[in-house]
Amino acid sequence: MRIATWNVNGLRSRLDFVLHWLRARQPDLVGLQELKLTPEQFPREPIEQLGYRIAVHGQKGWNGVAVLSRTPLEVTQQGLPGQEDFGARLLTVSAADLSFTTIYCPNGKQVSHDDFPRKLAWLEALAAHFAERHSPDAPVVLCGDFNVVPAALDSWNEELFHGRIFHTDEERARFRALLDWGFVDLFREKHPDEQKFSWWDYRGGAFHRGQGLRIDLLLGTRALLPRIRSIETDRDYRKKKDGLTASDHAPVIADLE
DNA sequence: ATGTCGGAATTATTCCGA
Repeated sequence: MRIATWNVNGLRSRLDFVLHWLRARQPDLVGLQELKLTPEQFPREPIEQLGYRIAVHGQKGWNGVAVLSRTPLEVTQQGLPGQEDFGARLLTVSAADLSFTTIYCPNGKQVSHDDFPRKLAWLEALAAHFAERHSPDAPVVLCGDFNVVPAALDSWNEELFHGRIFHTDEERARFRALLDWGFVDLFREKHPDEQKFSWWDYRGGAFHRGQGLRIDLLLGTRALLPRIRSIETDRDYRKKKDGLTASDHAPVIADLE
């Protein structure tokens, strides 16, 4: 079973690129973020034609998350309780034998911006939600764009950015609370020392300069660990494909038994 | 170059968010 997460940066603009990737990689269960569309605007037909069921939590213009599944899925949560005024950013489904949640964590903009404490509160609400509604002993996946660099190794320039947005002790403490609850950062578990990024700024040739961050993550409960065969960043899909523009994020893919 | 994108608001240009 192949699961994946991907911030597509606008599904209407990215549709052909996403279809290209679905055909090439054949994932079974995918969390998508930053759709930038309403559920009514979701391009259901071309995705259903590839064999996917679709669950969407969207809004006009910004944010928005979806799950695509090759097996039947049931929506169990739409929106992070108490945090909906921050946008459509969380969707949970049951599919196969998993509870599968995808999130688009608020960016926070800058440490001095009002959005920063709101981002911390959002992450706290996320951990509280899992503590209340999920069990760390069950097979649970939490994936998406966390907008947090978990550790120094996950940034192209920790020295420069430490203490700045995505790189603060406050964000990392909230992220660690998810691990303390029972999630494992699956990529880091499998690759303890590898520096692999999932996001590169569109500006300044950041991708080709290797100036990226690892902020797109697949977390899983310990019950899933024995089933992880491999997990990789799909860096090839951060490049143009047949003249189509890529998202600024690469997909992250894991193969489970 | 604060360098690029996607989308909204408004009508091809400017803004906002990332």
